[in-house]
Amino acid sequence: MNAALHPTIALLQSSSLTTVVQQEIERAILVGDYAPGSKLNEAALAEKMGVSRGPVREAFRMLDEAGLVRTEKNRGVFVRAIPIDEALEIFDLRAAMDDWVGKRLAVCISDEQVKEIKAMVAEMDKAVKAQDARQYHVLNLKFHDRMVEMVGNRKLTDTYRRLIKELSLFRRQNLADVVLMRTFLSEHKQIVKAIASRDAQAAGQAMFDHVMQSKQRTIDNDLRQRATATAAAAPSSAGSGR
Amino acid sequence: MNAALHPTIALLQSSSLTTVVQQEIERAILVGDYAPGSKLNEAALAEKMGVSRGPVREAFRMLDEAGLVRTEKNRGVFVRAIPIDEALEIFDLRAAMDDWVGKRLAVCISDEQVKEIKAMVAEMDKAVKAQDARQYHVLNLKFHDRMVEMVGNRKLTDTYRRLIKELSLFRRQNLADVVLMRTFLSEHKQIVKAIASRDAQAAGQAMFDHVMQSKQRTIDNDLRQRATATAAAAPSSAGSGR
DNA sequence: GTTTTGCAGATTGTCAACAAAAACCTTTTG
DNA sequence: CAAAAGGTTTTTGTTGACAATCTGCAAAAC
Repeated sequence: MNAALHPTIALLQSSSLTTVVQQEIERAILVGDYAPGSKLNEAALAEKMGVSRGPVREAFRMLDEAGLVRTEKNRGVFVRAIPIDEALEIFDLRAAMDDWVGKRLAVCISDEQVKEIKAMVAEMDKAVKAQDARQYHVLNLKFHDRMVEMVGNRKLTDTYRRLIKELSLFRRQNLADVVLMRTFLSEHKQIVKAIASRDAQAAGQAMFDHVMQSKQRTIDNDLRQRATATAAAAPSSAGSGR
Repeated sequence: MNAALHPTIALLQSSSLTTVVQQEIERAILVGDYAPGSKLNEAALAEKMGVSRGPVREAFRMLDEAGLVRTEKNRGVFVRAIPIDEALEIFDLRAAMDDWVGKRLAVCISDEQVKEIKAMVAEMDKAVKAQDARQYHVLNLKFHDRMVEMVGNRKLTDTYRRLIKELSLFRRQNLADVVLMRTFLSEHKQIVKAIASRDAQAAGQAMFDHVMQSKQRTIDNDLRQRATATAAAAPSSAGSGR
């Protein structure tokens, strides 16, 4: 019946104004066009996208349920700002999930797929050597996402991605310095090695530790930023008192 | 500023028509008033609840994102029917999460809380002895939910509950017979024992195994039902051929 | 000078009406 | 009798309008 339907047709059938508005706003949020905490104006967005307020409101409800915005009655919707403690919770949960991912992959990954993730690590290696932090970051996200995907559990993949999206709303990524990138890269290699050698216990442990390491870095970074912030707010001595 | 605000005011401030409608429909779905696969009519629901279609549509978008309904463009929204393979995926993911829950609880649970879950197991014991499957089922859900809650990770709790809700849309609960209830009860006792003795490894394993056991029961049950269904559809011999 | 009060503008919550698509029923045709 | 064609009805998608609420500012009161 629906044999090889034209891509545009498939698109038209699935997408309503609401869904395209939802996707567009989500993209804009994730890419940082709307900063966490900022307010989203219904009428303005509607006009900008050339639709009425109805679809925009429906999109808001979806984004709210997805955890990307928060709605205050009679006040509007705001891009969610993930507080540090919630971010840390996400790291813990992610660690537990990745532990399982490692164990599963060690058992069920194909040789082909091992090659694939090895190639990804090699690419990250290149990025580190080129000191291209942005590129490294993209590859890193892809690396973890792909491994989760390889487990072949859609619910896991959905849940994982939901968490990653929320985490991206946490204070803009502490762009790793070269030393840290090197550390993580070696951890990645260890993960792949454990998986390739079919050692479930080691693979789970390696992935768990890796996430916990990221969590720790986030904590350190937050403390540092918090310190400089308070220092700027209340210069103790000989400060550059504006 | 917001000192001891009147409960009615707090209610009015938080709940819009949309949220009320959303909660009501969700409740009705989870309680089984709307069977999986059945269609939800916008206008009918709106009239039934005394609101216009707008809030109902917004509620639909939320429920869609939550995975409780599915929307087909220009055709309407339907209560989601979880297929067996998706249910099994949820079991696997839940097992991985509960593994972590066990490990965490073994480390951080308070003596008070140990008492609490022991009391819950005792209640389930009573329900089994009274052969009250319905009551057992409710207590069982509460038992697991409470343990997840005790970990103190809101993201974990949210994610867990989301999965449980979806799972409840899977073919109506194979109400356990007494033999199975006994089996599960003893597993519950083992879980509590492992947690109380602060053995993280054992607690995680016990919870993991317990969920996997549930998964296996679901598989068995499905095979059985599927067999009787095909037998009814195509009576092999001396069937009550209408 | 500070606080309170009242008003104007902007924004959200809700609704009812219109347009488009799908479902249904009747009739016709092979 | 089955299947197709056509028109009618129902249902969804979208819009614009109205009411309720909030926000900010200016004038008045203390």
